Amino acid sequence: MKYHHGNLKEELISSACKICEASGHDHMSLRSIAKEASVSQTAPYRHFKTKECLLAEVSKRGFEELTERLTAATKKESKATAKDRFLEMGLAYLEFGLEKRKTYDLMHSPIIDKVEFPELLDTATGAFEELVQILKELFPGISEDSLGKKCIKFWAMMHGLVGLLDMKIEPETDTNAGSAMSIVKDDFRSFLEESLEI
Amino acid sequence: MKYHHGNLKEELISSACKICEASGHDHMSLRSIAKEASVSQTAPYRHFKTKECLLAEVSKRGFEELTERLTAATKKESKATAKDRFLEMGLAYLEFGLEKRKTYDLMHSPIIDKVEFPELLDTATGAFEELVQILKELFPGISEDSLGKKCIKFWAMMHGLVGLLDMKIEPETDTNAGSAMSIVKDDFRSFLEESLEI
DNA sequence: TAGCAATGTTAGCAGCGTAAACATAGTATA
DNA sequence: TATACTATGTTTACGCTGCTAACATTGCTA
Repeated sequence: MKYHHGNLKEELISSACKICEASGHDHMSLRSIAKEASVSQTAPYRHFKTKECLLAEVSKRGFEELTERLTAATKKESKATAKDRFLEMGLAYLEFGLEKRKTYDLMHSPIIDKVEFPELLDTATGAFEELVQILKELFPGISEDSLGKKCIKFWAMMHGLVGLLDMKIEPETDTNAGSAMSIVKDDFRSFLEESLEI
Repeated sequence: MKYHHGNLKEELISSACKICEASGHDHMSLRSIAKEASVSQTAPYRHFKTKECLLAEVSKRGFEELTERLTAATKKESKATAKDRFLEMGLAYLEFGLEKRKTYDLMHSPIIDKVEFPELLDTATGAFEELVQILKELFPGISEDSLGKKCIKFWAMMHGLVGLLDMKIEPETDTNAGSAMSIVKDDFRSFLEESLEI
């Protein structure tokens, strides 16, 4: 066993990512992360000033994966129309949010103040570059104002949807029509398509 | 000083609500709540099985206030059109989310599993009855499926918007056009109005 | 009035984030 | 090559946390 680990910082981050997705960020202790990396409880302090700094790194990794997924989704078929790519992207966003739900929660948790972590803020913002580009294609000649608004509307809807889908709260319409949420889930593509009309 | 407090449960809840909105639910300890109510550290355990149960109660109060605000907003002018009431409601939702941001966070935090608190789930669901009614008026003869979808879209957008507005992340369009988010904030009414077209 | 259930307190556990002091390893300089 | 310095690890300890167990007081009810 070497005294100096060599790559502890990286290993702590990946341990943290693993524990986060397994147990959620509120069941995540520095000590358990250190243990997972087979290192003393206070060793992380040589690489992260506080626990929050480590969590910020985990969050950043999350936004990086999200970005990759969104980008990959729009590249599936090179000849696809802008609308197709828009739909694929929306689907990919939702999938990420539901698959990596606990990481997604950390990414949007108020316990990490993004203003204190500029790199994290950049990464988070960067995740939406592709969306901006696609919307530009979909609405040629659109003003910057309208573009920004459309982007926020779509983004907010997707973000809100991920939240609602897992929260188990949903509007109560006449019950015999089945759960409104399950309809959205089952027919997400058409849901998304309609949302383009916003 | 009486040994038996008489109304401790209620006082603990309101102390918890106060501390939650002041410091956020992650900076909220049972001990500090007990102290605020001038009672020993373990007294809360006579009224709440775990800390989570107390937090669930705080969350429920939040949904109750939200419901009141949404209802009040739609009753401002009795002769208002359904569209007016829709807009007022949207505005009220956003206002609540931003004014009581930390309580709003708790209400939507994954640390409280709503499935374990059926009353909370009911209260949360109930907050949207008014929205369902208004949408029915706005789209007479709409199918239950479409109604559910519209409701979720609008709700998700509002919920997502509250989240994004406070998260400081927003899409980057051409910078000289000003912040897209501030445009939405400044002109929320027209933003909402457009969203009706979904 | 005796007994019981409800509701309070005190003491104490293990786990947490973090700081301080110390130990060891690798690196730059004399 | 010897020496100092810096980086990176460990040990110990502090105060805070949620929670349990044991005990104290009160109010209700038979």
